[in-house]
Amino acid sequence: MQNSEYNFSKIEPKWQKFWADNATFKANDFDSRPKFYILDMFPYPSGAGLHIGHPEGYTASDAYKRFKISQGYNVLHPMGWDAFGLPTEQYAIKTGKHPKETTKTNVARFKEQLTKIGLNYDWDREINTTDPEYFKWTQWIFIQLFKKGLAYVEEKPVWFCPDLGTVLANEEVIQTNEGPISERGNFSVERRPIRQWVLKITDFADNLLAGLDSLDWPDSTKRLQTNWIGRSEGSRVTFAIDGYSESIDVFTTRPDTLNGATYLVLAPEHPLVSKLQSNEQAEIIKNYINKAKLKSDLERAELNKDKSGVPLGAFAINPINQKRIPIWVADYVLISYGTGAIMAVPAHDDRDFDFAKKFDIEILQVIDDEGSAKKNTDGTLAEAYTKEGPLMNSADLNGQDSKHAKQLVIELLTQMKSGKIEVNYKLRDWLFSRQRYWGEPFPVLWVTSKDYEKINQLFKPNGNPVESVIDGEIRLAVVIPEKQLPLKLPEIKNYKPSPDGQSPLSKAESWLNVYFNVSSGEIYKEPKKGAIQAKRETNTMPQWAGSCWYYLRYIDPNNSERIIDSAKEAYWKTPDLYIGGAEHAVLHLLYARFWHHVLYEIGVVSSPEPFKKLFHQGIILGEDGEKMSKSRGNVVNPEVIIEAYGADTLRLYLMFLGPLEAMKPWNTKGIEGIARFLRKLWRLLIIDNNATLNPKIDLQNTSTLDAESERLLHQSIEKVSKDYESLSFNTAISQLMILLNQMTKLEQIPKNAYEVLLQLTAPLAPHISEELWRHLGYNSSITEAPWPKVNKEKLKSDSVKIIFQVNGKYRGDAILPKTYSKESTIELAKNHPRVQAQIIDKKILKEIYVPNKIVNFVIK
RNA sequence: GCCCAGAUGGCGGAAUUGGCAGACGCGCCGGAUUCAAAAUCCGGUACCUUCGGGUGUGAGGGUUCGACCCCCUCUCUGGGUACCA
Repeated sequence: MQNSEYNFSKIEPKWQKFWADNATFKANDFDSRPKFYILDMFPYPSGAGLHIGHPEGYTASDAYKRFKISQGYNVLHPMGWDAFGLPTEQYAIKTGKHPKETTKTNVARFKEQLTKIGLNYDWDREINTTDPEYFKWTQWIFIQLFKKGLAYVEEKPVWFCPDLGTVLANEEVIQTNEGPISERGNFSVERRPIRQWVLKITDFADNLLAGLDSLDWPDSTKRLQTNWIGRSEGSRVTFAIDGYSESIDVFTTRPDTLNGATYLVLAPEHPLVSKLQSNEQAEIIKNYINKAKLKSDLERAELNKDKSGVPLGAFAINPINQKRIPIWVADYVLISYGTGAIMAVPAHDDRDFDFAKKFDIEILQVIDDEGSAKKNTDGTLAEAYTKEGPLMNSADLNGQDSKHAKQLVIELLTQMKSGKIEVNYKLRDWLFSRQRYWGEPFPVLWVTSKDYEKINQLFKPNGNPVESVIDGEIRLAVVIPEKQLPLKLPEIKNYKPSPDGQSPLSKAESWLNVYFNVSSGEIYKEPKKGAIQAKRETNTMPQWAGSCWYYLRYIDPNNSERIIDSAKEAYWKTPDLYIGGAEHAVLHLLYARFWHHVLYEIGVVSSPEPFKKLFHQGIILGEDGEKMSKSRGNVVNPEVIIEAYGADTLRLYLMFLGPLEAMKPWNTKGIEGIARFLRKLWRLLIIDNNATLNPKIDLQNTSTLDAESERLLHQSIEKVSKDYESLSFNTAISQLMILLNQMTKLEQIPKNAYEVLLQLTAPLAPHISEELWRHLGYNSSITEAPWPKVNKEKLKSDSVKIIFQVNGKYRGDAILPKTYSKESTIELAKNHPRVQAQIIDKKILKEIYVPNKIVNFVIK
């Protein structure tokens, strides 16, 4: 080894141990300093270990944490494990190894890797979603949702593969020309209705929409959630059916076009389809519906852009003009949105237009396009005119504008009791169960309707009972007493789902069948007096469940009595900054907000929104500019980088690659620049391997910096602080480089100045900074030293650079006193040789003068 | 199709109330040090040029004394979403 070598492999483990031993980053409940809660999206501890994407966001939050601590905040920055999930379960199916064991191994490895990067957390607050002491409270929240009537059960079609004997997620199914097949094994798969738990997130649609306004989130993410919730205002219109007592309700956002409705469409699943079909059509309709059944909503959209449908042979009566119009069944109408039926106005809706063209149905224009629509040579519409405008062909309403006509039509319909104003949402209720082993069991028992009546109201929902068919008979759901939580997973031998698509838990007979005391809720293995026979729910919760509320548990991780202590909740509140990938922009962030709104309503938390400020870190691509993946062979392993360059270099370089929020390619070559920066920082203080301090560093602080260096120092404090605050680490680092380069040129550096440089560098490169700080004679962590302050006086300058332009082009400049007059400045500009060369023999049309900035001559 | 984000040297990127385009770093070129290498240090590096200057921030137009920045149209790239009535 050479002289004065910066030996990161020796330094880094030493300081990692120091931080752990001294609990440097412990968050103190009720501390008098202002609190700051920084949250990272916690990882799924996969068997593959960390990839380079993890340290990116985590380094940013770690640096921000150290910065905030130095600024005097009591910082909470915890970490945990989102450890339920499919890969672990599949590993168990393959190897027979219990998911619990796999999780333990993986967590240990992740923890070790994080530590090596210098990511230090308050591990006393570590949580793990698979820990019964944690999921006890996930189950507790479910019980509250159940009791509030926000949970229900429904048969929902999901992908099922008979050959594999398992339910498949959407992404495990591949669409081919021959139909859908399984990703594993290429077996054919089918849609099969399976009993599912569903949460009524739609009850909170308006709250979730309104809550967005108050959040400091990226606009694009807010917009994504807004679109996902998809609120649309319109009206419900009731059509009578000619010759039947039933009627058909439709939802429309364009009641102004009601006179242009020339047919009605029912979704294939609509209950009236079977009643309304005429005999001669029955066979055709049956075939059509069967075909539609095999497709998911998604597929219908993708594979069936070409419209299809069958007329039912029945007719509806338009309430506004008594016109008799045909009723069709077509799969471009979805049962899951609105009423599952629409009024078709082909002149003013693209889909209806396509359909009407194909089946030669009347197209009646009722909105005047005023010459702006595309027309055929015969004057008919060549495509639907979907804009608003004055009405035509609409009797009394002719000439009214769409906006006003909408109101008039709704009023009219309301009077006639044939419709009303209505709001619809794209948002669907949340499918909240999986037929898997490795998830939270539902704290639910199924009982017969006869026994249900005897059961204490405590275990039942407010409102309607939850009902389902279990093993061929109707059963009702009750929850188990909170005292019995956590309800743990039973030990089983085979983690495979049963052949009928039920969860593996359905095979755990002794766990499954129990006796339930109707008043106390106690559960027995054997029949007892006062106890009825009951069957446990065999579904488990989805991975979202545990991640929906984990940020709350960090505040009070070991509380066995309550989900969270109110006083602690009042102190820490919700995260002040949440950093995580944009891939969770909708689902995770919406589900968590939903639960938080519910917890707010029942008084568990003191504010309705969980994440005030949100930041998405970007993705790091491989060196080839493609997404990192094993199959591409472009994966960068952080451990390899740490071995070669050290953790500080990795951290700095990750932040230096580009803006935190951007998607950016990794480039191993570029890391040299950062490595040089750190070596230079080291050598400026330590000149040999005996740790001799550089005599240029004035330890007595008797010297002063020259004015220019002094200004740069304070500019750097200002710039770096501002950049850290906004997580613009890339530009902060470039400023640190400029400052270090300047200091390197000096003959004498006051110790104070070097210390400022170290402190500014410390959040991003903590190990080397701590080590050098120690060499300067300090015994405590550098994060405990107060953050450097800007001296605004030092930033001031009496003179300023004025730019000289001719016709907006730079021709020269001059450093002038700020007090220099307009006239003198212009005079000086005119005399500048390069300016003069331009303006000589030319006429100056205009002289632009912006004080302290520019002079611009406009010439011809 | 719709919604969103983006396009700047060989590369990553910087520059915002509209005022020097290319900070900082990589790479490359030249030099110093060295027996040699590593490491280190110094200088150069958008393009063209007749060395006066000219041209340049995806393309075209516009507003302005002045546009990477604001407006319109288009191309391409990435992400999200998908018959939502």
